[in-house]
Amino acid sequence: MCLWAVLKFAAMMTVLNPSVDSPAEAEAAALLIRRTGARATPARVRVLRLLHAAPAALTHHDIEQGLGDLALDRVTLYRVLDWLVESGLAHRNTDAQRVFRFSAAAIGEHAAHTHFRCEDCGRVFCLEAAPPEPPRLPDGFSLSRIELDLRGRCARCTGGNR
Amino acid sequence: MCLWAVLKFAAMMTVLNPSVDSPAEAEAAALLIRRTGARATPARVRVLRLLHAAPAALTHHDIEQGLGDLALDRVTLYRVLDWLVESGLAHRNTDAQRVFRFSAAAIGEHAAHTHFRCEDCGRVFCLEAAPPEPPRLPDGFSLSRIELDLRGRCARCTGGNR
DNA sequence: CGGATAGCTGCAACTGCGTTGCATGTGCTT
DNA sequence: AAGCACATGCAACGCAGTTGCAGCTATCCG
Ligand SMILES: [Mn+2]
Ligand SMILES: [Mn+2]
Ligand SMILES: [Zn+2]
Ligand SMILES: [Zn+2]
Repeated sequence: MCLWAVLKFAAMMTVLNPSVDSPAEAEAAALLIRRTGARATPARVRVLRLLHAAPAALTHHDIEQGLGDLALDRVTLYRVLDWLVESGLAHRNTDAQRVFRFSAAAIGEHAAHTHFRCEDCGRVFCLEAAPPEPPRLPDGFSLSRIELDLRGRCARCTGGNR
Repeated sequence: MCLWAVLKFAAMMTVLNPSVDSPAEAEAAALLIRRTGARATPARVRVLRLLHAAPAALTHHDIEQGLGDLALDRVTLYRVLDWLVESGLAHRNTDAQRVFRFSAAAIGEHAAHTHFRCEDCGRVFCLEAAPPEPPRLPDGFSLSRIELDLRGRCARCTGGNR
């Protein structure tokens, strides 16, 4: 377990630790879920809260670790994540090691987006940056989303700081 | 095998068909390979030529089909592709179905790039479009490549044409 | 409230893409 | 032509993600 994983794990446990837990946030997540017409099950609430608290896109494995004692069945977690993506509450993308990474959708969702993708650890960061101009497409192509994808090494992987 | 696969397959077979084959192109590919200091084996030459001829990024499976009679061992093809990527002659990216897709590197390689990614079939198309402005990054992040990533449906998947 | 039910969850088996280990073959140098 | 490092083929494996099905439960209704 690398340093980053330890820190991330600690952060997640803080989020889900009952002694630090805020029922208000849990209820907010439950509301977002019920608004879609589906059941607000503990599994969905926990995972959605974890995604909201995460500083970067997480893998299935990350989330499994982060849930700790509140662990779900492996397949259930996959299905919860699938449902979150289908319902628009989360995004899924694939990292360089061909593993899915999940992140909470912003509340006022945007069609254009800027991400930084670390070529070393594979993490994805959402950046607040102006969406670029949509260019002209070949005939027959329809555009649904425009994304500026920056690649390089993240702060932790550069090793320069902490 | 969908319509697109049939057409692509036909295109590839044309490229590799001895009766239409140009030895000059084969020798050019061999030169590119030898220039890296490695051996110009038939496997590498064939695969590199196929990638050069392809209109979009191909999967391992696509290439296996495209090679037809000149088929390689499954693992050998993976290793050839790995080598092409390491040596800078090809690029690898991962599609939405978490499958690797390979494309030949442009001769005068570029740091900024624009791709269109079909959310239906997962194919990737290289577009000639102006690179966007590099935005400001958080502290400690180093940028190695900037990529404008357009998503939607390709012409064939829209079904509108042909 | 308590019971019924559609919809979740858990478990086990499975798939497909990619990897590793090792024996055999071959492009390139001399 | 010979030798060797490098490349290939084959078999077994690993891991992320999927599917089928039986049992559980959040929500709806009376
Ligand atoms: Mn984002
Ligand atoms: Mn490209
Ligand atoms: Zn990193
Ligand atoms: Zn398509």
